[in-house]
Amino acid sequence: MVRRTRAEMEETRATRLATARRVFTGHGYADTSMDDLTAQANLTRGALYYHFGDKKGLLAAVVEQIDAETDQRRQAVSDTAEDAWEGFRGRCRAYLEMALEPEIQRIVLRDARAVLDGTSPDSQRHCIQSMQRMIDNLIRQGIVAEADPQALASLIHGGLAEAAFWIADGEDGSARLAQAVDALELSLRGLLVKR
Amino acid sequence: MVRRTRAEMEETRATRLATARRVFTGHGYADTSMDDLTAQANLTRGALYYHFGDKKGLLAAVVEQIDAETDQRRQAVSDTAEDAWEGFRGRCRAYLEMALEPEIQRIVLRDARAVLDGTSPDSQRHCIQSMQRMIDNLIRQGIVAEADPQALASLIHGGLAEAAFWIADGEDGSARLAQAVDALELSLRGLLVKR
DNA sequence: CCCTAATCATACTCCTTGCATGTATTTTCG
DNA sequence: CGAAAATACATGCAAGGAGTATGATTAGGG
Repeated sequence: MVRRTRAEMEETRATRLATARRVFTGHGYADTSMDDLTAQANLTRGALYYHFGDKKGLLAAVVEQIDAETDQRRQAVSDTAEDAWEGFRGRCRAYLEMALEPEIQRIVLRDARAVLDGTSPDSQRHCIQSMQRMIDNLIRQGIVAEADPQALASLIHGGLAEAAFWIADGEDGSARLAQAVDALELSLRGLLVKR
Repeated sequence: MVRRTRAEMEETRATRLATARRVFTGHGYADTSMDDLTAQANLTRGALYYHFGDKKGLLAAVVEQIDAETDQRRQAVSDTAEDAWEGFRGRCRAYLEMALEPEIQRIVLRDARAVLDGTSPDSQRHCIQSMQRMIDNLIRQGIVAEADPQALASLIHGGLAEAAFWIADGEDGSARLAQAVDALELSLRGLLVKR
């Protein structure tokens, strides 16, 4: 195998991450061996263990990348909203739609949850924290009723994730998506302060 | 090793299930080898594969047993309620409290979700169905607003599971449990028809 | 009393992970 | 600029785990 130049070396980690993302998404974490990954790319296990430590480290790196991307996309959604409450609702809907992507379902919501118990500092904690901050603001503005922001964020985040699985499990995805959004609206309206 | 009598043979499967439950709860599915299980009980891998087919089959059997038990316990809770809505709320709270048990968190909510993708017919689908039936009744009685019962059940079930993880993650469990129940009440009241 | 099927034990095979070691390239520095 | 150190891989090896094949033992029926 030919040696790589310096520029290629720096690309190696990114390339490998992308490959792992693709293969993990297709085959799942458990059914993907390190040799499978080396076959898909053209590097060997040595590079893998050098860059990521172990198999879990590789998964953690993939999850972190996905998490950063999706959080950025969600941020863009809530930034364009009229007011804070609409931004929050939009963000919830955006999360629901993103959670339909196989990459997120399989890697983040299924495999990472089982493999990266408490080892990952953020995993999906990062996106729960974003949601928690939004809720905290809404409460301080008197829009949402008094409650613990973390508890609310966990509750909502978990609901959205499970709903996404339900949507993906059916044949008619768009119909289920609409139904899930309706259900979401119902439970969200309970958060508002009574007037 | 001494041969077992007929009566003991019939107990073998149940005994083995209980052992697997204990070891899976303590070490997790992935970190438990078949040899670990044979060491804990006093049967060998031959018996294991004879009764359960493979490792996933063993997990599926454990999950099914836990699921049946917990669903029965939840049924008892909602049966003693005054009206349908209180029964539903009580059942949600009961689920939240049960989801705190390590057995359920580790085996049902974490490992089974990753390992038994769509292979298990029920897994936690069974308890979502129970919840879905309750919601369906509440909607027909005009107590809960019109929505797809499955979507609502998925949303709520997922939220409760995630909230349980959040509670278990903290030190002061009872405080977090109270906060989670408050958050739950908020989102549940949104389901009621406006008067 | 023998025969068959059920129930378990044991001995393998194959695969995977992680590590240890080797090698080439790059960087650092006197 | 040249050597030493660090970096970025490649490769071979050992330990362990899953699943299977096959053998042994017993229950139960005819």
